[in-house]
Amino acid sequence: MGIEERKSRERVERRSLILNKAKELVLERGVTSLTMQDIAQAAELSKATLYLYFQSKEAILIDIMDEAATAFVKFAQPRVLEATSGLEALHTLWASYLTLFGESQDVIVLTGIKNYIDPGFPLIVDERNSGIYDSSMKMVGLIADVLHRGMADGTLIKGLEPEKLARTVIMIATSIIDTVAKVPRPSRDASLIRTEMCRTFEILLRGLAAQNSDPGLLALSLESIPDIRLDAAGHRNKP
Amino acid sequence: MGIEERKSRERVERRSLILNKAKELVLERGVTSLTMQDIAQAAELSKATLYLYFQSKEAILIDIMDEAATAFVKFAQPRVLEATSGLEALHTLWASYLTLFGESQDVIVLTGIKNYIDPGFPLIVDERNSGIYDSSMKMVGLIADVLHRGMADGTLIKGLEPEKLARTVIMIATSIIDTVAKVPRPSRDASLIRTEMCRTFEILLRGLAAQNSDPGLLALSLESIPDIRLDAAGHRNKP
Amino acid sequence: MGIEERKSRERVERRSLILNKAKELVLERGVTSLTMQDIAQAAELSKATLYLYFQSKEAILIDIMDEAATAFVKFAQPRVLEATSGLEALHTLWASYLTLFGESQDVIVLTGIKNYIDPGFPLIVDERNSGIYDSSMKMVGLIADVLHRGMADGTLIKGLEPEKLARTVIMIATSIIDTVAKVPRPSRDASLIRTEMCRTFEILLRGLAAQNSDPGLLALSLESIPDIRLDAAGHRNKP
Amino acid sequence: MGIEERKSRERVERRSLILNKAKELVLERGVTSLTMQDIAQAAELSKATLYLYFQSKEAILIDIMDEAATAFVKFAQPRVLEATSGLEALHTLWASYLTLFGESQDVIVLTGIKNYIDPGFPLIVDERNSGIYDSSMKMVGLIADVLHRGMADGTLIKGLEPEKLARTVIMIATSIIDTVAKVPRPSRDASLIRTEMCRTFEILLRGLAAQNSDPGLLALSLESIPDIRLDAAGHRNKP
DNA sequence: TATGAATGAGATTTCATTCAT
DNA sequence: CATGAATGAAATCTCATTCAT
Repeated sequence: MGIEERKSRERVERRSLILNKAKELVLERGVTSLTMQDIAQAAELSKATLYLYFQSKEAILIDIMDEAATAFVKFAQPRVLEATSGLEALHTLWASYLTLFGESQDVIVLTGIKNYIDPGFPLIVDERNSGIYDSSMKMVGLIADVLHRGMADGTLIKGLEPEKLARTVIMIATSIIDTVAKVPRPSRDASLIRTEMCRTFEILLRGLAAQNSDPGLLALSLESIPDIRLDAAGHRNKP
Repeated sequence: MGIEERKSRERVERRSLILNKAKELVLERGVTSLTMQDIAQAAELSKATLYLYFQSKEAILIDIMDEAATAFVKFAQPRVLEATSGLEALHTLWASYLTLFGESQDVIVLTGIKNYIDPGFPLIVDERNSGIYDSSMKMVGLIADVLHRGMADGTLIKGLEPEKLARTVIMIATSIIDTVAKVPRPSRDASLIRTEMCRTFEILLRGLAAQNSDPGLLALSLESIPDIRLDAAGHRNKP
Repeated sequence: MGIEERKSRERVERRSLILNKAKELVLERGVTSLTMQDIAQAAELSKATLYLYFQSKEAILIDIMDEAATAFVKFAQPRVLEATSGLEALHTLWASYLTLFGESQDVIVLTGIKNYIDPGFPLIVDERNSGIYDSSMKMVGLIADVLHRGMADGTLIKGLEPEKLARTVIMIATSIIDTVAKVPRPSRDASLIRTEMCRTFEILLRGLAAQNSDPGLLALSLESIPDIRLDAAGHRNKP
Repeated sequence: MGIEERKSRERVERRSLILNKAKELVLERGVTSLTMQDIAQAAELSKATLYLYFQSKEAILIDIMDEAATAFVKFAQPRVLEATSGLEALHTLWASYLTLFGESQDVIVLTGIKNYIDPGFPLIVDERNSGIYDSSMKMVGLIADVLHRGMADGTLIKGLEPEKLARTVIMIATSIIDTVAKVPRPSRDASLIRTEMCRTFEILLRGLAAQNSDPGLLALSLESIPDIRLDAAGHRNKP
């Protein structure tokens, strides 16, 4: 029993190791230049071993994406639920995004990979990939809920279908990430990205808020995001 | 006499043929899966012939991009200048985009290729690629002008640097295109895309407009765009 | 235990196999017409496999060259040191060359490839290739030493800089090899080449010897070289 | 009549033009990087036109070689005949070579191309190329004559077959040229080459001269070679 | 005669994936 | 379970040569 348990635990750890190393590589050098060779090297495993844990390169990417999406939903959902209005919920959502980005940059991976694997998402869903979207769809749901709530309580604009609008919003929100994720890390500037995210999210807030909303809810303060330096692996280095 | 003229014309036509076939392929299957082999096959030429007309694959892509960007600026600029306010100018800009998309879908290619060639643009500019941006930068300028004007006449929000905001706006605007351009699917649903564009552009308009703006300028009517079906090649098929 | 040893040995053997097949091909058909395709075919491997063992085609060539040069120096150096005069040392040097050629023909490859990789050597050294010359420079040094010694003990002509003269001598000596190495002919006539080498080396000996030298040291006897027939691969076939 | 004459003259001129431009290119960038494209461009003709005047690229190279060889023989033969001994004749031969090199560098082309076209010459004659050697063989003959004469009058070493030795001598003499011809001109240094030629030819003289020869005939003075600067085309620029 | 245009054949290199041990 | 080794398929680009006009 104990033996099997250990084996199973080791198996999970290996999987994690591979996933993490792959994630680091994506962050460092971009999705397009990720190779199985690189992942194997980083994980100090052989290429063949990767195939014991994942069916294909794509499977690895999907898993990374899934993990990041799940983490985001887990992080944002409770915070969003505490909000007292739809607009505030949306505000909280973006703030969560920014916080999470400040902590791990995983959200970059999230979008970058998504666009690599199924570029049409969230607009068009490639049916061959159905089943992939478990976690991504949770994000769509999360945002759709927020929009629905705001439309109901009058803090967000009305007249649009929440589900579809949510997809649009995700697309816009991720556009910056997408742009950034494709650039290898050396050229990236974390503070530039944060500033850009704020700009984008504020446009979204204003674009979705009802007339005469509380101006405080239309702005995102950069201070809410920890000003950390990240090492090559995306791990945070306390100053 | 006429003979040289004909030859020159044929040469231009062949160039065009290649460019168009390549464009079709990008629209059909996405930029990343575009190969010289495919282009050659589509144009019914040999691979070697392609190199008679273009120095490299990248040169083909840049040419397509350049052509599309130039066409857009040429189309939009005069319309934008006729607008009586910054907000109206912005409205006109998006309407132009939608109209042009309805006609040729070239704007899709525009963005898709840009992201392939220099993924960080417009946020981060890779200096090695300077000279590629002639036409792209004209777009940035066009939008920056519009924003500047709106900030001056009070129809758009103030307090942001027009040039930087312009880049953000382009990024957002192109994200949807990009999302679509990378879909390797023979028959894209043009009307879906148009609807999506409207949604996105309206969020942008509201997000950038000053308080209490004319609601008519915050909406984009789909009717202004010809409801055509496009075949795989992006050619319009009258119903 | 023994298993890793075997694997490591097999790896070395494969490397050797590739190197040898490549060498055979150079001998058979000349350097310029050597392709990775050919090497792969000859070694009964796929092209991709070659890249597991060598970084590039050039790397293969350099390795062959290096091996041959090292082997020559290792073979000739102790013999040359035993000589009792500079002239005798030079005589011994050429005799070594002829003996080694009789055994493996590797010296042919040596020169042919060198000329392919850095054609100006030894007269002009392309600085971009520094690091390639480790072994080649050892040959220059070996000959320069011999010349220096002969000038000192009065058995060779004086008044020339040993280092420069050594380069000239190498150039001349290798010209014959080079001439032969580039012949794409399955069955070269080994005895023709040996005769030619003798002729050339004797001219060199006389051209460099001081007046009134021992005539015995000015002639190279062909008998010192085993009269073997070589098959296409340069392997010796005892008659 | 006059018309046909003109046409024939023009044809000859075109041929010359092509040959000269090709020669310039070989001198500038080396034999191996010579392409039909380049020749056509330099001659301001189309590639197809080249094929009206020459059957193949090889034919062009052979013609260049032939021209250079013929010029050399024409230049050297009368001078050599004036010599009063075999050794003096050999001395004159090398002096002629150096002079001609000083004037046109054509001799570089001569050897460089030869090695490209039939690398085995003069040692081994590829029978498929028979008929190519008209002029090259004249060179062999010229040198064989000189050697024969020197053996007869006792000024050169005896006991070797003049014809075979002539081939060896040509090979040695051209070795430097060969080495140099493969390096693109920018890296070439004319004075370096001249010095190197002198060194090589003096070794040859000493190597072939009989014992106790006139020391004056064993040295070549550099001063006999005009110290000219050559432009890219190899034409001489009087200082 | 001259040529613009076209091309077949081939070269090097990369990478996800499989298989024998 | 782990892996070293192998590979097929593909991608970009080059060049001597031919052909229709």
